Amino acid sequence: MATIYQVSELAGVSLATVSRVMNGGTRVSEKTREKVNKAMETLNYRPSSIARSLASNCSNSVGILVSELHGPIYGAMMSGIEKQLRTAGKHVIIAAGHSDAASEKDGIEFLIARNCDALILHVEAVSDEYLIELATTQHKFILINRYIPQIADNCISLNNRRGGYLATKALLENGHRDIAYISGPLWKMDASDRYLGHQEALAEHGIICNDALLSEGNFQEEGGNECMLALLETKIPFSAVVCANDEMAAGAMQAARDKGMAVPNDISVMGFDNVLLAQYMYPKLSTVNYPVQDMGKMAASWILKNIYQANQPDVSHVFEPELVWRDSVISLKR
Amino acid sequence: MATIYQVSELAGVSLATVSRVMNGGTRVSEKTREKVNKAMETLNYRPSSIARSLASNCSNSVGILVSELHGPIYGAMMSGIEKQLRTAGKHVIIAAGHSDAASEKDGIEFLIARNCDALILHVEAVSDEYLIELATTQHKFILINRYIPQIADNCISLNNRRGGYLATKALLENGHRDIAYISGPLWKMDASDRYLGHQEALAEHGIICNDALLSEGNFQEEGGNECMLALLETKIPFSAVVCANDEMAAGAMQAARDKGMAVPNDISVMGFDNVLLAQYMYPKLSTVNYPVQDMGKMAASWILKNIYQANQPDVSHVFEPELVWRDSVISLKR
DNA sequence: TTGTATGCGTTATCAC
DNA sequence: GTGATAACGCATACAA
Repeated sequence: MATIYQVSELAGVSLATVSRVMNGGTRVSEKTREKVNKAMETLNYRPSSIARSLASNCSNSVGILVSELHGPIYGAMMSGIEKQLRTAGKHVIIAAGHSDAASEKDGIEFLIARNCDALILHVEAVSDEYLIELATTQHKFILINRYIPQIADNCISLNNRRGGYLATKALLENGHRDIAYISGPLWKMDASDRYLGHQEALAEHGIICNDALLSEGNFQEEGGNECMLALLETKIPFSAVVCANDEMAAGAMQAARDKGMAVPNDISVMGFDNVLLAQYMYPKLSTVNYPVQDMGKMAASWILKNIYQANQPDVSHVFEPELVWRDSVISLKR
Repeated sequence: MATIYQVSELAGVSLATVSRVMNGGTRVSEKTREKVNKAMETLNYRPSSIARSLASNCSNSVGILVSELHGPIYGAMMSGIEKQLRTAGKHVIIAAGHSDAASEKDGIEFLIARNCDALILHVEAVSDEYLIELATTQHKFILINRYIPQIADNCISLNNRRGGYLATKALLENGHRDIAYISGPLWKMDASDRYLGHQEALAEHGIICNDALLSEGNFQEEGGNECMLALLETKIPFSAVVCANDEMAAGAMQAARDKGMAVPNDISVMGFDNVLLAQYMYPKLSTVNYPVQDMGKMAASWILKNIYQANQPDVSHVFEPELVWRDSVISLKR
């Protein structure tokens, strides 16, 4: 590997000059610039990003922590982030937090130890206090899908409550009155917010929310399956079920079918997230769109703007969900 | 941020000694070790991985290039890799190649410029020659899902041909004789290998492969949909279709249904990959398992063993697919 | 516009 | 066992 010193030697200039043409800041005469460029060319010179980081105190790397590296939501999110960041020449270091507090802290420590200039965090288990504390240290980070009032500027979140509201409202407007709800783990903010929206829509239509029609799942297919079975077990009639994410909706649909019910004719199913899977399902799943890829891009923009002083458009901190109407919900109105 | 120098000062030893207790190589007296540890503790000292990299000429980072960061296959792959690597204290830098030669080269360059100690590559568009050439440089890398004889040691691949064979054989053994095939882009090695396996199974059963029953898709749902439509258009009867991946199988199933055919009663559908989606589908998709997460782990093991001299089990370079029987295929035998 | 000198926080090679 | 001291490859004040 050629070093900057060898380049300077070949070009017959000082190493400082080589550094200048690389970074393009101060002015260099056209002649020497060409000499240097040619030298870099023939030596196939590649600057060492490590040495550069050490000298400039900037690693040009941002750490990403997601719950899982697989899973459609995280995939879309990382995709949005990477695209944005790489075109800016920053690199992306990833780690998984597994929705576990210890593991999440561990991941954050890991990323910090790697000298990331900034962090993009999708954490669920770690406490608000921990994050507020983290914000007071020198570490810069932005939170995705989480809102903490004290550090609102560091948050990019979805209006989950509104999403839950939209889902249930759509059902209500199509004549459904008895609506079951399969929730994610209620200790997770997004899960409880979505459920709140559901209750809100119900109230708006003068319907008393029946706790027996709530079942708490785990955001996974298997959980949706089990919850649906439990719901059916209660013998309380319901014509529709809204699920707090699409995976659970898939599980719920299967459970219903296993019990001999047809979707959507016997029971309507509403999802949440609008992951790719939703269109693959049969019937195609009606759901609420969670623009997570855009939110990833936005997080990257925030970093570019606030950490690297790049010229970026203003960032929006809260995104609005939208209803996606497909085939898994039937209208009860004639 | 405290530096090693401040630690040495507080502990009353030289900075060389601090370095020794950190790296634990040579012997240090128990007393000074404790002094140093205490000093590190009170200063909340974190060694700079960057300075360490510069001095040791080892960045402890490995670059991963996949076609897309979203997509179930890549998610599972990255997940396997990250898990393995992080427990070894290595970090993972990711980039996307988008199945495009220029973009893939660009990604590789990017990763190399980032001083990765090694690369894990899932590349499709770049030529064998390029990779062979790359192997002759000082850059260490391992290929996933690609086999190049000249650099076989750098390859971890699936026996795609065998997978295609298994898929079609299962259909054959259940009485199907007229079998259509929806392929991935045939310029991709895995796609053509899978098709080869299909032909092999056909030949073994004395069936002449009808080119009119081959339709070349794009490995995406929409492509599967279009291919199925085209196949139906030919009016050539077939009782089953094997698709080169699960996404296309989803598309094919939808197309069949749109034409009023039931799956599997009117037509059987076989997938390939066994992504999570396959179990979510209705009917649940029969498919061929592609153990990509294990292959990711194996790639990580290879790196740990060959680059970092870690103690790792032997790596297997070619993985075998397995048939997964579910509900999308019907037996024609009574 | 260009060159010199110093520092970034470690590891590693010597001595002691 | 421990301590100086020289790399590592580059950025950057400061001079020229």
